[in-house]
Amino acid sequence: MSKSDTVFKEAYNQSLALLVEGSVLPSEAELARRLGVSRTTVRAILDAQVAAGLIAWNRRLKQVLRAPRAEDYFPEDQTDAVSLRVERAFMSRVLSSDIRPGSQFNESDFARELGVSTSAVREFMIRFSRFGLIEKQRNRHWVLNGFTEAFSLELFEVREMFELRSARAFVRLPREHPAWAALDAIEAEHRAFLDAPRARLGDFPDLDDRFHRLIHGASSNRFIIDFYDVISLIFHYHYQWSKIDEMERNATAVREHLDYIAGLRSGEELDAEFYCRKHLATARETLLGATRARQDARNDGG
Amino acid sequence: MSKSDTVFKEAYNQSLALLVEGSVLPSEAELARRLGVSRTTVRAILDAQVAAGLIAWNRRLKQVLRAPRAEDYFPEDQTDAVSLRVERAFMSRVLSSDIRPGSQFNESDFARELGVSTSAVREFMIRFSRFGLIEKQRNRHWVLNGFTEAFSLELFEVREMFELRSARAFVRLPREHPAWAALDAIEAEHRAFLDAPRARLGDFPDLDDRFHRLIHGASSNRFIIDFYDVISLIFHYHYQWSKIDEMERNATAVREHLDYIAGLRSGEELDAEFYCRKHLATARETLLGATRARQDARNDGG
DNA sequence: GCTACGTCTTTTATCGTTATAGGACTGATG
DNA sequence: CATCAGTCCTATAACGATAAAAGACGTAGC
Repeated sequence: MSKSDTVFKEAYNQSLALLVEGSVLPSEAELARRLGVSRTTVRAILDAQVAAGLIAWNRRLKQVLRAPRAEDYFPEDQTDAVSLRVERAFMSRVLSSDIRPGSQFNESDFARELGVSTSAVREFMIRFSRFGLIEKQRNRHWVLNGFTEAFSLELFEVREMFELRSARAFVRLPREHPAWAALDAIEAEHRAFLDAPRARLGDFPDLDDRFHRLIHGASSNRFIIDFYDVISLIFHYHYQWSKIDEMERNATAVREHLDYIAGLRSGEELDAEFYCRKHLATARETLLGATRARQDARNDGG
Repeated sequence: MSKSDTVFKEAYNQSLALLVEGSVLPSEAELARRLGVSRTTVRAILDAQVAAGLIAWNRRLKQVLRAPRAEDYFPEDQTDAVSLRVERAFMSRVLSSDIRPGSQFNESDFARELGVSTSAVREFMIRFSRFGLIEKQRNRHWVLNGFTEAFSLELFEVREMFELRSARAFVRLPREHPAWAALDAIEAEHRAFLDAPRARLGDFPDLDDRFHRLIHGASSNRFIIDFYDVISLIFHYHYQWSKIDEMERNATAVREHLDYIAGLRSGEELDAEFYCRKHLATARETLLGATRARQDARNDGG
């Protein structure tokens, strides 16, 4: 095979939402803009929709014939890029309990298991190596360092340095800076969580991510901002597989964020710093607790 | 082509130094250890040396027949891995004056120019993206951010944070920690530079690199240590192409390092911090000066 | 005359293949 | 009997090929 058509499939699924029976579709360029793909891909989608009997397409006129049904959608697992599949599989392996630090990793086995090419795995490994969980020995294999307690501590050491500096920079931003408006919006979203039913708290990680990214953005430093990608990825996968106390954890975070936001608003760097530290300390303890639990499970199991 | 035999060629050249006429060579395993390659590669080298009439090889006996001549060596440019060639070419392009921030970069053109495959370029770009000089837009091209003043400032902001923390950690290391002995050795090397002829100062960058790596090591934080790779690479190429005032710059650095080392030795974190800051400030000004000079050159030229 | 479409070219993502390097096992030999 | 070499297998580095997606350009239609 060659390049996968996941962009096409993903955009196709998205485009189905636009099909209201009896209406007509906008221009190709407009569709391209809305779907975030090129005109070439839009044309491929339109062709496919014609073939599926969803629309009639004659030059400028794109007439919707019928509303899409469930079977018109491509299955979700076909809409993910190969790189994303590799990432998921790799993370689930690294963060699962059955990996010992220092164990070596075989590119071609992994590729075969996943049904992707060695290059796909290889490129992922290169990209991923900056996350500090794997290391390469030249002309030898990759070594998995393990998602250990040491890793979490090192990660948080840098995170704290970066986020404190960003928080201080945030406080100093002029009031007319758009970040303040963004903070207002994010605060409102937090307040909505306060009264929301517990189940909705499951959506919190996304907000959490946006909140911390907003703060890191104030540093105006690409290295600081990029580093948040590492944290974000680790947390994303980590919490996906460790759901214990998820709701309490999120509820606590909402409250801590609100204090943190108040600190930023106060205009006092020390206040912001205080609540920032407090929140990060909680986050670190949570991660460490989970790391230890996983380690114990491994020691018991092995 | 497939995998390049640069490891073989490099090790072959190195192995020629072991050929003293009339002597016999050690075992394959021993040679492998000394050359830092596998036994397979050693055997390939021995085969080649037999073919070149350099040695006679019969089972355990490897008799040296003649001393190697200049033409027995592989040309140096053939001993570099493809990845290294890509790196060099790319850096010389990015750090040269004719690149404007925001300009886009074409993988296949570059590959063709260099005579390497697109994958080689691609993998380099992925690896290099963490350095903050390039960015990828999914399914689109790479964008060169340019080695601008902003880049230098952001780099130094993080460098200062990391190195100050490492220096403080260094001061707190117990006296029996091997890092102190390493510091002694490095200090001695610095003192040797003090009285050395100016020409020898050209060798200073290597010592500089080892000195700062030693300090960063005290942080015991993989993210801090890894970040020094970014700095190291940038400086390596930057100073390779900007030789203005090189000797003064190095002489100043030697003196600042000696103060810095004294600060670390004093046991006072504040002293270490003071001289660390001072040295980093000088380094930043030097880099910024060069960045501005390059920018001016571009503005005049364009 | 501006916008939208038809067509073509360029570029990227991904694949499968191959030569080189690493490494394990085992019998030979001093 | 420990070390060394013969043999073979595996893994990685690098390549070239190919289909998907992006993008450029000219022309047709409102």
